Amino acid sequence: MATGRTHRPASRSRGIPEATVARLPLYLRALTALSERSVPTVSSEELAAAAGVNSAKLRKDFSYLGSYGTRGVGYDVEYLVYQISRELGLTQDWPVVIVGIGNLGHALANYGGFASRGFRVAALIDADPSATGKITAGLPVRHTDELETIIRENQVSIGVIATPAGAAQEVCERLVAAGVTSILNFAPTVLSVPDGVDVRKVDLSIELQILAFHEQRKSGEEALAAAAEAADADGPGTRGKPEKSQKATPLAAPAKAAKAAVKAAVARKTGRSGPDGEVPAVMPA
Amino acid sequence: MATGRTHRPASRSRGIPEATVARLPLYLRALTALSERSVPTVSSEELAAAAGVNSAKLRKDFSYLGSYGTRGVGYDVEYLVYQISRELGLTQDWPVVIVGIGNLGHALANYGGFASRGFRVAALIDADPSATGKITAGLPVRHTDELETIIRENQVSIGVIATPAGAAQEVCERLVAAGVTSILNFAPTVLSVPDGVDVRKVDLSIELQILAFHEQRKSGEEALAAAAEAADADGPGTRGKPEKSQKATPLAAPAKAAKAAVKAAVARKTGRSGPDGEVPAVMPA
DNA sequence: CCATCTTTGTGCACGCGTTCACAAAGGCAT
DNA sequence: ATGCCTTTGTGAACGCGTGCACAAAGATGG
Repeated sequence: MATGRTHRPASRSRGIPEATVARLPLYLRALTALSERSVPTVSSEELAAAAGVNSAKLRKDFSYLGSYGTRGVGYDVEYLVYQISRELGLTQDWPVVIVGIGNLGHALANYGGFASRGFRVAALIDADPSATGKITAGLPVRHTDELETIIRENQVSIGVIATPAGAAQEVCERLVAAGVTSILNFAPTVLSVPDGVDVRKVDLSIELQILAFHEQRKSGEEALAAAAEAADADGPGTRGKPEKSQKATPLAAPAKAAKAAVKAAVARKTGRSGPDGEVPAVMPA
Repeated sequence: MATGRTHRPASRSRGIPEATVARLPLYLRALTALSERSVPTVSSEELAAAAGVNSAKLRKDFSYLGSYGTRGVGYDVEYLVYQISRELGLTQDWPVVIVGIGNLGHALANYGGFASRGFRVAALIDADPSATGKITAGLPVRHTDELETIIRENQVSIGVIATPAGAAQEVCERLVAAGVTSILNFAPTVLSVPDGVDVRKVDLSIELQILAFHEQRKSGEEALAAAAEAADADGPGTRGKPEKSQKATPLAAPAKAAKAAVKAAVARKTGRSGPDGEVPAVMPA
């Protein structure tokens, strides 16, 4: 799962919890696989295993959709595929545009999973004039100038942003102004949008950082803690949360000094981390 | 945030909530941007706005890390960058391997955001012999046979899987067997891993489906509901949840018939949805 | 040194999501 | 038909995450 989410204010639409909606595609994929193997029915236990979730959770999720399923037997695969598809809105065709045909945009344009789920790439759009006209994934790359026209003519309501971060907000605004109300953002920026517009964000860099966090935990923190100890005056074990007991003791001054010391040390080796804020996750710098 | 997550059992590591960990990279990015503009300090309000979150949430998140920040002033940007980096484990270098150099793998290999965050691509690996040796993003593509050697020699503990779904589980097992304990999975499959191994999943298709769900809600469900009404015997308004009052009335038979009818209708138009289970999210079919 | 003003850090309450555990429901065999 | 066995659907309890609101802390100006 791509990660961070910047979607709607956590309100549930028509009784279906957001968390459940996020899992429906998972179930749908597992069911599709079963369908291809011509499996007629499946129990909550089996399907849950295939989708990688708890069976109780799965049953509760389905209960929000209605009472599909037969006690003592399980769920009819084809029937469930249809119901979930309908609930997700995949029974209709969704034209989408991809803006920013760099390395990632190129990969997205070639992604085969679109069509099979009711998504259709209406157009590829890029700001670079030299890229315009190039056939990519069977479609000519159009110039940004045509953005509004393309959106309106194709009734596009879903846009994918794969531009550098610097261009993302502007592209976003133009998309919204032209009528797009759902945006999938690959640029490493926080997009601000008016109410009524959904934004979901995918950021590889964030996923990797979360993995690194857990990895650090697993590989024993000792070595690193020891190394950091020299610079960090807080001491290694105390860091969890400042002791409640350090009331108003004259600890303020030393703590301040420690911060300053670390700051200085940090300043010395700053310059390593280049600006990565300008390229979307999964694009060459 | 992209989505579905299949990570650890929701237990918090050493007191830092998982939700907080997931936001730290967000703060870090915002802080890095401020740092580049040489902004010395920032208030929780400003930083929260830049990161796209609530200021109370941000302060609470930081409180798990310790008492950095000065009341009446705000947070020292450089100092906070260092603290968060350290907490996330980004002060050390993480060698990663990318397995599956298709369209997506190629894009990932060229991603510039790796190095700036302490990640280093140790090797690119692909199963296709004809791809082996090709220089991609400055690195030669190695054959899958060398996987174990590469992992061990480079002490790789983080692996990225960008292969077709069919190969993902096997690759995963080989990675784990060779010593990898964190996996970022782009293949549309549920990976089963032993305890102690973290898996995070990024799936574009799922993100789009979630957007489609909300989009369907926004664009009024009426038309679609009316269309489905013909086939769905439940009736349009009743679907929220089966009425409690339909106790043991002879409604079972009609309901069953309705399901069968829909099933037949579904069967008729099945064949549209191609198998998408074989390619990772963001790869050409 | 004191008053004032800003901003942090957090106690508390609320709501969503998860999980357990079980009664109800249906199939199937006798 | 009747009883047994399997599996669903859900009521209820619990725990995590979020947001409010405020007291404590510190800076700043007089």
